[in-house]
Amino acid sequence: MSAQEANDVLERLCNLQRMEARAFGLRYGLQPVQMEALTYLTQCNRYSNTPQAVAEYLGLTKGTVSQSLKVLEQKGFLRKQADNEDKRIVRLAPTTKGSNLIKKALLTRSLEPALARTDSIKIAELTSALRSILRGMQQINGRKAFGACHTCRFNEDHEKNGYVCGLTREPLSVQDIQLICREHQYPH
Amino acid sequence: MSAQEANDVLERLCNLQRMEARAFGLRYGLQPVQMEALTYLTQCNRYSNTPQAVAEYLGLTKGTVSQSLKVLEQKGFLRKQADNEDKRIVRLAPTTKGSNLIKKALLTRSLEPALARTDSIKIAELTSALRSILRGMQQINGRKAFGACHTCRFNEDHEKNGYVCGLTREPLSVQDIQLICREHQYPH
DNA sequence: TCCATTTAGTTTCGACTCAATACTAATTTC
DNA sequence: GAAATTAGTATTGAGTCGAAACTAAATGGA
Repeated sequence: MSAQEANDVLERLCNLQRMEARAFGLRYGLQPVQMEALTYLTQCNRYSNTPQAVAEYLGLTKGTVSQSLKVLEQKGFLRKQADNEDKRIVRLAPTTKGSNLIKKALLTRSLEPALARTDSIKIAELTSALRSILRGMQQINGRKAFGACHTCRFNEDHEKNGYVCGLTREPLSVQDIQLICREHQYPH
Repeated sequence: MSAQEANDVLERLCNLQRMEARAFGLRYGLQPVQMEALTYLTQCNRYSNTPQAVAEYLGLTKGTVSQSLKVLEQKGFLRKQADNEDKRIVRLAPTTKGSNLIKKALLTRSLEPALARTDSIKIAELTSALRSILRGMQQINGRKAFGACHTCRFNEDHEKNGYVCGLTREPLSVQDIQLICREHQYPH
């Protein structure tokens, strides 16, 4: 069992995912990149819902992303709102229409049901292996990991007092720590 | 450990892969889709090296793929050759320049080194979990898996007489069964 | 046998993505 | 308080993509 083998299967899985996402988006008049941006926005936390963060997550320039977001807004999938503290910053929030679309897309994709029929021990192994690979990739290429807070080295578990982000010192709820954060870093 | 969790990590990993592939390709004047096509062509077997197969693998229309292949040929990364038996069919073979580029790309990507530093037991678990998920996805969405012959239900192990493809009845070498085939189906 | 159908591939066209560049406006720095 | 930085937008040109129309070779009946 070689690394090449794992690489190939992973590659193929990614391709299938992309094909399905494309096909689904087309049915609703959305381009693949727009689906990806909207998916991200339904899963990211309140530090990470800006055009800049979307651009970093997708690995595209902010100019490019700006256009995709404009389309999503025009079609009623998300709302833009100026930040109260820093007026340069635009906050992006999916509308009900937008988040419903993504929910449906995730259910329609075959990855979800395929995972559902895999036993949970295997999924646990899989997730842990993938996470360690992701950590490795992050170290090697220096890019951000965009993980959820509960796997982040800055996240502090204050037991019955809840969670706190070590970067912003803000308290985080149980729901919060499941969301994707642009400041995410895996523990060393 | 939820399926959602595994889904997210997988999603992120795919995104990182794509970002790196894009960045690498750009340095050599190739578009992401061209890199993907060329990668496929260095890894597929002799039943699967046609424009149609590339289109199926990438989930694009043959017209679209035809253009990408034209560019790859013009830039000297692959050669086209008419099939001897069926003159409609075009056989695609990466040139030395082409396969060297892909070799370099795979090494440059961070997935490869990240896999290298993961212990082999974990990789074995990972591969087996991914494969079972892929099998599930294949059943659900009906798309082709494009796996390597040695994981295919048509592949027959004739022990010291080598391998035989149950579809074409052709003998296959040890190298052959590592390649990606468009007819691939996982065992039930 | 021969004509219709199917299959593999190409070409063309219009809608769209994307990076690069230049731009505005708000914030930070010193 | 001016210069530099940061967040975001607009424009442009190269390139992708799907749809549709096309060519050419193979297949399949009657």
